[in-house]
Amino acid sequence: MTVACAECPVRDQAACAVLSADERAALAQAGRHKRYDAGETVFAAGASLRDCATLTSGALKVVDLDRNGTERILSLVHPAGFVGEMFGPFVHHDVVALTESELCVFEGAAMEAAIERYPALAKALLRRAHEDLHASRTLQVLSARSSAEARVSALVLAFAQGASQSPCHLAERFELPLTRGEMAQMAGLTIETVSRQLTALERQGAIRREGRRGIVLCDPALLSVLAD
Amino acid sequence: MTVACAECPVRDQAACAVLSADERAALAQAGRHKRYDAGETVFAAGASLRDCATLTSGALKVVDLDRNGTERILSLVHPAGFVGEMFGPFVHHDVVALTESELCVFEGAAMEAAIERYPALAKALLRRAHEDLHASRTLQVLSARSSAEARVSALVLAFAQGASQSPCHLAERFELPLTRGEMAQMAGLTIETVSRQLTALERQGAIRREGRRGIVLCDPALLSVLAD
DNA sequence: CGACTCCTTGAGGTAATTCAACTTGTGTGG
DNA sequence: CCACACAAGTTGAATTACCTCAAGGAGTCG
Repeated sequence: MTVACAECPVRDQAACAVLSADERAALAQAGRHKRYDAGETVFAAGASLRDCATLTSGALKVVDLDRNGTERILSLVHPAGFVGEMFGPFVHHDVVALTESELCVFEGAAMEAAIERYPALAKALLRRAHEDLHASRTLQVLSARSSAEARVSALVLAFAQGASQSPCHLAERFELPLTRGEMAQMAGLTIETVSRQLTALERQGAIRREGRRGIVLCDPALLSVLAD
Repeated sequence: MTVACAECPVRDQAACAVLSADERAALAQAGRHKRYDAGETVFAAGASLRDCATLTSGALKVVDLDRNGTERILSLVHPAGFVGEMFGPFVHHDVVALTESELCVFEGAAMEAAIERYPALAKALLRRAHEDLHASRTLQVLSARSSAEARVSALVLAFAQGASQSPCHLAERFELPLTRGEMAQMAGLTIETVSRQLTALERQGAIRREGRRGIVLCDPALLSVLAD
């Protein structure tokens, strides 16, 4: 299925938004719209394909699987995000749909050509790559030096931020987008530790849990301090 | 001091190598050659400057300083590497010279203009950004789920790879580029743990230490297993 | 030689993991 | 509609890996 940019929910936020209508139409020729169910693999590690894609709706995770089969979440991708390892000889990490997701997929070669033709697109992708790099480093900082309490607090804060519309505002009531196990994989902890830390945060009055996934931010300031 | 590409030791590896002689000469107008002593800060976190640079000789580290003053190394930069946070409103992480280093520095605005003018340069930078992202994720994987033994083993392997000329070959005898403290900062461990793990690796016959920094790879295969 | 930094080694404490049991929620089929 | 199975989450007890604190060794500079 080809791409219909006019109906694209992220047409103003995605990297291709920097293109003129004509340019975008030309690029759209090379794009395919695809739908994935929750849990489906979008790009598989080891493959030599160099496709890339913009996420138009849903959510993805980028994961690393080591020899023991332990899975580690390296990155979460939200709508308008861009995924794909266009330059390497093969794909290093799996990309998996967390929820039902829709993507606008481009072949690596086509996207490379587009990059050379449209400097603004290249710049937009470069900016996005730098943002991804920063996000990755933020996780890296989180994952290594801090206590379990700090890691879980930071994760909750990050989700609160992601759940609100504006990037610098916190949703005070939201659903955790991940299971305990997935949170554990992101933070480099075990399921049990994540669970314990959440109950600890609740006991301290920083949050309240509503059901399995629901979170109410009672004391964001306290959470920030704990996330230190 | 302006840039003299003809004498640049990384003129064939750096991002600007993709440019033609004329194009490079034009870009060079905007560049300044700078020298830094070991320990000097190249870019300081918090600054709003958006400069970027290619490292021509020496070595840099990208570090995160948290409120407690604990330093964490996020990335090492080798010659031909590119550093700089061109897109954010302010710089997030310090860039510090590990050894005496020489850089080719560009103002953010000038580099942005160059990106728009030379698509090949944009593509080269994008490729580099993806490589940086991959390196960051590799460290992330290393830092979070693994044992101290695995982290130190992986670090030693990474240095062995970096010390050899070709990227897919291991130097069997090399000097560690970092102090124990810096290795600890990279791996999210303490100095003492790094030291203990190195002696443990030596006892297992994986490596031999020669002086403070010298390493001989006795059993790279064993090291790879331990790094798992 | 002394002062300094970098590194090593040991002993003890602690936070997170591991192992295990139990609860809760959800969907399926009789 | 209830019974059952299954997945997700919680909680407890014991273990372990790493950290902290402390002392000492090795190389370097004045």
